[in-house]
Amino acid sequence: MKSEKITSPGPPRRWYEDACAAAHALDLLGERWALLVMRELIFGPRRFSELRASLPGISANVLTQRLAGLEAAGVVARRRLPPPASAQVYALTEWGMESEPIFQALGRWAARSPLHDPTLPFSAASLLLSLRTMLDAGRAGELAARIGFRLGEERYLTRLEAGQIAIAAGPVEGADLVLDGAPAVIAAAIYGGQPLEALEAAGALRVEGDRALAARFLTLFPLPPKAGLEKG
Amino acid sequence: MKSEKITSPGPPRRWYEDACAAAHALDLLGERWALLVMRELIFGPRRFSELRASLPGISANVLTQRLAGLEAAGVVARRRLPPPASAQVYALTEWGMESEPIFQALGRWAARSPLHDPTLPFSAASLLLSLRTMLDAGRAGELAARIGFRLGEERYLTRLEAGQIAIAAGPVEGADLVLDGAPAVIAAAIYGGQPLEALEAAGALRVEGDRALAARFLTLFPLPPKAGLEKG
DNA sequence: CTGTATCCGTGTTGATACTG
DNA sequence: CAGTATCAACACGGATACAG
Repeated sequence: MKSEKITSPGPPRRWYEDACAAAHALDLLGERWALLVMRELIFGPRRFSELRASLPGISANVLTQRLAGLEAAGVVARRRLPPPASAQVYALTEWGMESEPIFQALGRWAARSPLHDPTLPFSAASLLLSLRTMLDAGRAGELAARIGFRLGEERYLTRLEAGQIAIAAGPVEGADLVLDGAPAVIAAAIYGGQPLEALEAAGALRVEGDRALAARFLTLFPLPPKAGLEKG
Repeated sequence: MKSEKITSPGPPRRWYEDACAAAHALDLLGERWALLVMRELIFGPRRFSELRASLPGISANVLTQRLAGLEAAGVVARRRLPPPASAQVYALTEWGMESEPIFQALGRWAARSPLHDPTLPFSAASLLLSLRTMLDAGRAGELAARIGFRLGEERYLTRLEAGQIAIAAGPVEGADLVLDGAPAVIAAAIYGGQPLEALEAAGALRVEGDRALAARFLTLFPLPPKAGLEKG
């Protein structure tokens, strides 16, 4: 008789057979799109369609698979919203939230890449995450401020204090400064050296509140030098 | 006529169309095996066959592809050894070396995984990397020591000082303490709480030099608590 | 011996269309 | 809106054959 094809009882997915914890992290999060899905969840729960919209190029079935995989890994939890809105949302678990240093390490490293193209689409979560990643605590010094962001439909209130940035989704009321524009535009001001005035004149950005604070804020996020190519 | 299949002039690989630096890092390093190849190079150049041996499961053609991709990304450089040994080695570039925080973030995060299996094969690089990742600077205090490792054929001399560990491949002469055994055995002592005496009695480990230092050293690498499962 | 190229079976990914 | 079904293209991993 022919030998039956055994759907191996162990790992249905492909695992690295490696005790290294970093390799295990890649077992859990290393599939294509998985980390980007997590990135979009890091400032709060999101609906399926919101995730799809902020991840240009992901297809519905892959997003379904990734969410299921991340849920099985204990990284994402599915929540049903209270009765009024009967929609479902996906949220990071507490442990999932602790993945933020992974994004910071990846982002800090890739900021030196000669191939990095900052003109591609830029999600709100990416921008906020990049602020926390690239903030130069030395330059921030003792500066303390509440800075709000209006990014499309999304609202975030950030608190800069003691060289750190706390970020919360929600209304920007009471902020000392509010920046209103597409994530890519705000990134152009912070990382691309585009003058605020030019962006405002072009109608791409609105600055409300303390303009001196805005000018100072933009200087707090220096980029590292690009890596040079090395001879073989 | 039929439309020709265009092998796109740019990168034939799949990119995330995303300006986020972390996403770009995944463009460069996110393919299967890529980060594990880099991990094996982080303490020094390696030959093709050495890489293959320390990466159980990788196939020759995939390793070739990854090395080529990492070279194109500017992360790995190919070097030809001086005449006597006419072999080729692969080494991380300076920028490639700066990826270590990525491994630390991944490893620190995955150490909390309930699914992590520490009994799988464990490479020398993984062990050394884990020491730098998990060292508790507070517990190390002002302890300073030179600790050598004999891991199969490989030799490493580490210097513990000021709550940090420097690691260099090379002879262990002059170390205050030398641990000689398979990486998995040393990991069992450090992370698994296996008593040194038992491992020595079993012939799996040799301890040379300052035994009191050995006992103290083993306590410097506490593991975080496992993440609990969260209700949906 | 070291490293690369090619073929092939299989599983994963991604685009479109479709259903509850 | 939230996914599932289907299918084509590609990536992975194993074997083998080839080049220096």
